[in-house]
Amino acid sequence: MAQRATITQVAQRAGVSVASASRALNGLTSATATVEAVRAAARELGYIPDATARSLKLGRTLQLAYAVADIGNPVYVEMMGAIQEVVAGAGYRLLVANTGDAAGTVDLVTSLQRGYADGMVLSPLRVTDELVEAIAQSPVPVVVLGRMPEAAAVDTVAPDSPGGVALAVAHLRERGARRIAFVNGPFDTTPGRVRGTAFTDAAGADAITVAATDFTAVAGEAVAHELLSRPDRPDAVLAANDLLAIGVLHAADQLGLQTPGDLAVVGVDDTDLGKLFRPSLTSVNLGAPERGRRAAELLLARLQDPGRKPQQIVVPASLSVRRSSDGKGSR
Amino acid sequence: MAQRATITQVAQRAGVSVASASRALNGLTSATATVEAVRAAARELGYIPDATARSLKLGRTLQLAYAVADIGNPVYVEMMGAIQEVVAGAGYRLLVANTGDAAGTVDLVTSLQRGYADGMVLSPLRVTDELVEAIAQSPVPVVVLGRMPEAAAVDTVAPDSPGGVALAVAHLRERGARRIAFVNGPFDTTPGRVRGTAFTDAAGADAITVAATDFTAVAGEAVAHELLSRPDRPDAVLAANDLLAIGVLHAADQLGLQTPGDLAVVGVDDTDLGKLFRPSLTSVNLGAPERGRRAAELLLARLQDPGRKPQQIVVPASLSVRRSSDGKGSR
DNA sequence: GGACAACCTGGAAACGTTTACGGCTACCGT
DNA sequence: ACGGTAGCCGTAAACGTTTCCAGGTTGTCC
Repeated sequence: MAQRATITQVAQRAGVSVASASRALNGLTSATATVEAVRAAARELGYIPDATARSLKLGRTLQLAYAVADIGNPVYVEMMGAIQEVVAGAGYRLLVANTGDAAGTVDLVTSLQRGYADGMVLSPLRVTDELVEAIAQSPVPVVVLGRMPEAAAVDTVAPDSPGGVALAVAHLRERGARRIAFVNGPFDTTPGRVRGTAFTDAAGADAITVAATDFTAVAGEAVAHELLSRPDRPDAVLAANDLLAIGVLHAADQLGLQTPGDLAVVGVDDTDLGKLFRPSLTSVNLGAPERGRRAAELLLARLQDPGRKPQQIVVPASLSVRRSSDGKGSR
Repeated sequence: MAQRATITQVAQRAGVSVASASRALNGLTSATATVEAVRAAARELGYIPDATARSLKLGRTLQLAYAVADIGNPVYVEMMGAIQEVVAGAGYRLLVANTGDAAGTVDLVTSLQRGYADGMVLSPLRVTDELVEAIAQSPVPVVVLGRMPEAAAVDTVAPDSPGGVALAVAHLRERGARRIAFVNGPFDTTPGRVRGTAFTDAAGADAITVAATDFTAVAGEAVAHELLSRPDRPDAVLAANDLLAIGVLHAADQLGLQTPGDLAVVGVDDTDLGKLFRPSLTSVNLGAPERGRRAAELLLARLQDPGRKPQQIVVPASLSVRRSSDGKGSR
């Protein structure tokens, strides 16, 4: 473990003042002779400027934070990859934080006041009044992945869940589905609420909706088992995410139903899991990487111009048609 | 966006010096009256100490870095979750870095000299001499996830890949397999090399090994297609990871082979993907979360006692038996 | 040759925090 | 009453860097 050299040592070795050394290293106006001397000294000593001291002086940390309720959810990871890329390209480091529940999210946002990051991309599971307030009070810009109340003047990037759900319903209808059911996750989460109402809007108020206890395959299988055993069994199911859809496929398989013959299934999120599953899963693509990318870009833009008007971006949805809903779809 | 209060303002408002304010806030010896006054002033102003200034003074950032070649690989994400948990529990923030190729990894380790983190957990794809040297020169401790040359005195946490591979081979033999083949990833990666030799050791030098171009399902399917069309077709396949194994299952399905009847398949990593796939995938569990946890703990231990002897931890492997290799296994 | 500009340099302050040091007060024991 | 001591407190230095400011040198143009 090598000992670190400071700019003072570099200046001493080059025979100049620290001020000149700093200028020379940062490309400010200085004589070519001193630039060379300082460069040489820095190279010999293996000098690398200290990030902390620089941060203190400049008032910026060159760090951005990405806060997410549940790391481990593949969708968030996809976003993280995109964010990391954009952020690193702009010379920032990325801090990852796990917020856990709602209270944790608020704590995390207020802790931004410690000044360890220049901004944050936040993906909250639930939007509470406290959270809106905390974001408004934040000393650094926050970009929210998801929807926020109109009144909160904050940059947001949201998926077009209603549009995506409508696409899925239209697709299923076109394939001849008569009775489409919706397998939702918990209704008290933002995605659960938004996708649930979007489905009712698209499929009509009389369409069946059931809610699983959470967004997992096991929960989806349990609720689908019941759903598919009804006398008025649906001939198509839209699930609120891919994991739930896989659960539905499992249940259908156990009940001896053919997919897509007896039951067409569509998921949401278009994950690798769905692509690799057999039958491959038709899924609504909500553009997770693009959402991450846009959020990061929004954050960078605001850092450059803090006065700019808050922007609400909606990333368009598309439908990836595969076997689970269409016999002719790609495997 | 609120303006941040400094300790100077707090001291002023409380009518004491900054020194006293600092002492009062940090619980050092001071009169109860001043403690109360300072606490009150801090509360009123909403004072939160500045992380950067504190870092500069204390010489520690309270940040740890996790560097990984390819975020997006689920195994690394699993580790990240565990690391994040341990690290946050000890009051550290977690920085995530994407290293990309080998050169990027070395750059990243040397950039630790900027002092933006107090330590690093590194998961390198390839171990080069430059990397070993860079780690030795690092001003802060580095814990490596994976194997390192004996000579490099560095803390490591490695999976017991040989043990796991042996478990899988024994399991397949026990189930009656006569001709076991190995579908490897690229041999010039550390996992590829280790698992490849482990397989040869366990299954005998005459056992067939083929290498896919990378660790993906598509690559696995391509190479398996060829492998399973041979006249001396194997009756069991061990794949170097779950994605490759899924590729093998796809190929088998296309060729009309029954699993596990005609072909038993075993993967490595025991991912959710494998659990959810049908037939569910038997897989070698290399304990990714535990490896992450142990690595983080090792890093924390070294931060507490920099003089301690470098430790090489090997996390034991186990086998999760499922349908793809055993008709009676859990679905 | 002198005035002035252009260029470069070093001293010093500043960012916000912690902490070593010395001085003050008050109290205790003799 | 007085020396000693314990407990608090404020001053100032320090962490490593950037940057303002003033001073000095050199060169140029009239």
